[in-house]
Amino acid sequence: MQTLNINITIEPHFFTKDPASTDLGKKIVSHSIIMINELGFEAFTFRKLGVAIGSNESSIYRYFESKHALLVYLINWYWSWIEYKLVFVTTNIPSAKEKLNNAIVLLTQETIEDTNVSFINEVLLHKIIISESSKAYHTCDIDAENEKGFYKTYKRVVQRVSSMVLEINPSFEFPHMLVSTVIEGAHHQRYFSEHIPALTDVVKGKNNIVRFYTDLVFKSIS
Amino acid sequence: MQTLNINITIEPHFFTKDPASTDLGKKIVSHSIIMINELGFEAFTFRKLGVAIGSNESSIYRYFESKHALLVYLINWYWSWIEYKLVFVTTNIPSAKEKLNNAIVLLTQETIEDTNVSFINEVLLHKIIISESSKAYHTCDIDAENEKGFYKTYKRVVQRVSSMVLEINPSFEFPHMLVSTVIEGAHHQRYFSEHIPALTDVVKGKNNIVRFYTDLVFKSIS
DNA sequence: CTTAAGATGAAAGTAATACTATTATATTTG
DNA sequence: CAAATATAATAGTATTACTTTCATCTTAAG
Repeated sequence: MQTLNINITIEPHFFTKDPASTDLGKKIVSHSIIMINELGFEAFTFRKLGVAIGSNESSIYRYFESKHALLVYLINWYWSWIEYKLVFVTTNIPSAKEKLNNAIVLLTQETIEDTNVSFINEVLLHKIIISESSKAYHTCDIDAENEKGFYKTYKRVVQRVSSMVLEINPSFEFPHMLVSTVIEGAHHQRYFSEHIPALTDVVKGKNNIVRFYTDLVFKSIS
Repeated sequence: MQTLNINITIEPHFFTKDPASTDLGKKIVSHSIIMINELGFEAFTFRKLGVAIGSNESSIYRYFESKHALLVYLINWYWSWIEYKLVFVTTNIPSAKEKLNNAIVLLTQETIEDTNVSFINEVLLHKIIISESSKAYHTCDIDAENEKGFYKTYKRVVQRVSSMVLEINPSFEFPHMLVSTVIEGAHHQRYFSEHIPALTDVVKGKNNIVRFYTDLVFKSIS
């Protein structure tokens, strides 16, 4: 996907100090993405990150108050980026069905190309979303965090696509369930296909996940 | 559901010493379920569990080699129990559609009653599956654990229901994806309905999750 | 050019966690 | 009754997720 020279901006309550505003901040974010992919979120620590970028644990804490906060930041960056792409692939499309189709493809496809537009590697970030994002919201603090708007961006994406569903079938009862099932489902299937293939029907080379969810959506709402 | 006086047996590789074989073992399991629900898996520790049951941390380690191992045991117990119920609600049903329908209802409904048949509270266990089970398989050890058969019981349930799908439509391409999407999706929707309701269309009193997934399945495979 | 504010780094410290190891004491079984 | 086994008590280890303090380096304003 060709992109304009845009920036994803993240609201201030997702960080202590804006990582996009300094070199160190960008290094923290970009290297955290690499390291979380390598080690998994549990084994990833700010100390290790500090060593990797030649900086200090305490400096990292000036940008993010915790490991968890960094993960929430990454998730929000991801959903802001998806929202941008979602708007991009759905504006000026006159057919409601084509619009929804484009949206579902966007939400279920693999990310294969890093746009190089930002300090963030989108391919690796997508992998983190698949493997680690459930750890962000399966916390005992979920209710407080949801109140603070931690999952607003994700909710907005679901809302946008739900509206497209209702455009096609205004009497469909469960648009949000359908969309969140597709999003979470696609992530699960990608994870399973790599680690517990017996739970999927993924075949290398074929775009089965996209096909499966596209069919599922259009059959469900018809 | 009325149950016979059956026992769920768990294979030896899921524990160091069989908790079902002693009073202490049963106490460990039953109280761990209560405590994981109260505290969440992260804040739950063997030390706290020891205090709660008037026993000692080191004794608990003789039954389970780690917190993670205990969670895996609980997940397997859950899926063995579901498999038992699945066989129960699908045998001697001549209609393939009714059989699949019964299976989907079983997989997506709320657990409201503790059978008291075992030392395990199934209502609380179901809540743990919903909130914590993803933590068991989103680990860097997933591949090794999958090889050791840690997720066999879950896979067997998916396989059984997939076969029912194929009975109805033998040319359906994605039975495993469909079934695992439904199972994981229903768990997510229950979690979201309590914590991030904007991602769902759950209405109290109405059985929307069951209805949504039942419709989804039958429309997808038709 | 100087100085003060702010950003970063180095180092040490804390409380908790996930275990392990050792030894003592019950309890069961032969 | 003795031996084997299960459990308890205690202490210890390495690591983690942070916090605190203080030194240094950079920068931008006067």
